[in-house]
Amino acid sequence: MSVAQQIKKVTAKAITSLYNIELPQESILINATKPEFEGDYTIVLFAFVKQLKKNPEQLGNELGEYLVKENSELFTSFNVIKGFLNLTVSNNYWLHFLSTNYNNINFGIKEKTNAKVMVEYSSPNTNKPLHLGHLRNNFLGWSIAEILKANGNAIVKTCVVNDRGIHICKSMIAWKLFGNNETPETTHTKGDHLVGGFYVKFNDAYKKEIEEIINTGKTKEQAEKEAPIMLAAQQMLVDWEAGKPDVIELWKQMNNWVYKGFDETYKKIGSNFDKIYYESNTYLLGKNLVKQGLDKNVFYKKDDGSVWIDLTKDGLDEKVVQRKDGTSVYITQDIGLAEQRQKEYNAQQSIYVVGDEQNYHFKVLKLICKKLGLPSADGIYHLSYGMVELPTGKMKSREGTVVDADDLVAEMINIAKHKTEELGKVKDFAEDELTELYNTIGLGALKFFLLRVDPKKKMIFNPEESIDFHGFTGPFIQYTHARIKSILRKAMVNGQWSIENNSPLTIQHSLLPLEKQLAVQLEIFPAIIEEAATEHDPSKLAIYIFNIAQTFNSFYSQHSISNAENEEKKLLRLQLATLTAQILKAGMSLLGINVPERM
RNA sequence: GGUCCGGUAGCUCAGUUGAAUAGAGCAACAGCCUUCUAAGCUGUGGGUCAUUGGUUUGAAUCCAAUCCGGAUCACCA
Repeated sequence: MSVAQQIKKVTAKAITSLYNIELPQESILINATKPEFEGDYTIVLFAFVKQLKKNPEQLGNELGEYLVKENSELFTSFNVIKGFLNLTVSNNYWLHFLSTNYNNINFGIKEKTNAKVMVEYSSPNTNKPLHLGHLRNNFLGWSIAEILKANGNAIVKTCVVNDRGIHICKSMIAWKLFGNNETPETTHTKGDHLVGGFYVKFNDAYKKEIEEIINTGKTKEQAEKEAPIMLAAQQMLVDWEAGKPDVIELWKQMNNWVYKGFDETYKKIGSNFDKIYYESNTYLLGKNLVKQGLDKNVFYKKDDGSVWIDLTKDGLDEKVVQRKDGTSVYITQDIGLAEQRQKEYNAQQSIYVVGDEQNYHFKVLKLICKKLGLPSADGIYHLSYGMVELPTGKMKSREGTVVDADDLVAEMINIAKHKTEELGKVKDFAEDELTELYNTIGLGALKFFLLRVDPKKKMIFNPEESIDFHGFTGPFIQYTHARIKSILRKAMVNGQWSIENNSPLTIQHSLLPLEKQLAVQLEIFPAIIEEAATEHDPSKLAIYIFNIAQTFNSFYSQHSISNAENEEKKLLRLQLATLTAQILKAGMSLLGINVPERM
C-alpha cells in the first residue's frame, strides 16, 4: 500500500477514535507538501472542520499528535500551518521502500485480471499515406494499450482499415487516366505514396474540370456534379460493389501497394495490431440490426423507405441508419462491427482512438447500441483526441498540405544522428548500434512530443521549428537513463556493487532533501500508472517521468553516488539510482519509447 | 441557430473532484565541465489565469452572462 493510502487510512481511524465520527477515506484530502514547508504529505483540514466543529489549528494539533503517537513507525513529526497538517514520514519508511523495491522490475505493474479491453487505433484510409495526425493516433493507441496492460487488463489491439469507398476510387481513376501503368517498382516509390499521389492528381484534375464547366456558364454546384472525372469515380464505386472483375483487380493491386507501404511505416514506428478488420468485409454488417431495430420499435421507416432513429429526447437529432435505396450508412456499419467484435472477443471495454471531430458520431453510436440492447454498448469508450494542426490551419491531404509521417520520422532520426555526432560520445559504437541509437532518439523525441500533452487538446505543429531535444523532451529522459546506467556499470565489480558492508540500510540520520524528494516521487509510480489508465491519458505519465528525470539530475549534480560520504550513503544512492533508471525505462516503455544504455 | 470543446508567461503546455505565494520547458540574460555522460545543473527577468458578476472561510478551478477561436449538427466516411 502506498504512503498516501496509508495516511488516509490512519487519518480516518484517528478521527473516529478522537471524535467518534466515521469519515470515508475518499473525503480525506491529502497532497504532497509544498517544498517551502516542512513535511512530506499534507492533510487539508478545511474539508472537515465544519463537521467536527473545531477550528483548524486545534484540530490539526490534536490530529497530528495522535497520528505521530499511534503510528510512530510511519511518522516522525508534524506541524500545523493555517488549515494544513504537514506530516513528516519516517526515514525508515523510505529506506525500507527503496531496499525492497529498487530491484523489482515489476514495480507499479499489476497482476493480470480477467478484464479484457479492445483498443482500436490508427484506422487509415487506403488512398493516401499516413500523416502526422495518424502518428498522434498511433502513439496514443499504442500507449493506452500498454498502460491498460500494466493495470492488469488483457488487450486486443485492433485496426479498422478503410479500404473501400469513393476515396479509393478517386485514386484508382486517376491512376487509370494518368498512371501510364506506373508501379512502386517502376517508380521506386513507396506504395502508399504512389497511390496518395494519384489522389492528389484526381483532385487537381477535378478542380480543372469544374473551372472549365463553370466557364460554360453553369453554377459551381452543377459543375461539381457533372465533372466527368467525378462521374467516373462514382461509376467505379458502383462497379466495385457489383464486383466487376477488372475494377476489383485494380482495387486489390493498389491496396496491396498501400499495405506494403503501411507495413514499412508501422514497423519503423513500432506499431502493430492483434487483429485487423477490413471495411470491405464489414461494411455490410449491421443490416440485420436495422431489421431488429425496426421490430423493437427503436427505429422507424419513413415513406420513402429510409430508416431512422429519433434521438431528440436525448438531446440529439434524428439520424438516418439506412438509406432509401437499402444501403447502409457509416454508423450502421459501426454498430454492426461493434456487435461482431463483441461476439469474437467479448471485451468488457472497447476503446476507439478517434479524433474529436467524431465526438457526435460516437455519442450517437453508443446511444443506438444501448437502445438496441447490445451487450457491447456500455463498454464503448471514445478516446477522443484533438487534431494536429499547422500554423496555417488544418492539414488537407486533398491539397497536399500534410506533414507526411515517413518524412517526419526520417527527419527526426536524421536530427538525432547529427546531434549525436556533434557530441561525439559514442564513437566506439558499431554501425548497427549507431543506427539503432538514432532511431531510438529520433522516435523518442517525436513520440514524447506528441504524447506529453493532454490527448483532448488540439495541438499545433510548426514544421519550421524542429522538435526539441532539450528540456521537457524524450531525449532528456533517455539521456538521464543512459547517465544512470553508466554510473551503475562503473559501480559494479564482478557482478556486485563494490560496497564494503552490504548489509541492509540502518542509517538513522536524515535523508538529504534531494534524496528524500526523489524517493517520495519514485514511490508514487504505481499511482501514476493507475491515474493514466483511468483518465486514458498518457501525458500524465510523460509529465511524471520528466519530473523524475529532473529531480534525479538535480540530485546528481549535487551528490556523488560512487564517492558518497560513506558506504551506507553509497548503497542508498545506488538503490535510488537503480530504481530511478528502472522507472524511467518502464515509464517510457508505456509510452512506446525505448531508452538507450548509452548515448 | 442547437450541442460540445478550448482561451493560463513572448512561444509550447501543466495545474480545473475548490486549498498555502499559479508551475514547467523553450526563448532571453548571468553563472557552472582537472571530479560518476554539460542532450545536464544553478540563478534572474517574465502573469488582468479572455471579460464581468455570483457562490464560498478560500475560485485559474464551481455557477451565470459576455467576448474570441474551433468542432459538429449530411440518405459523406
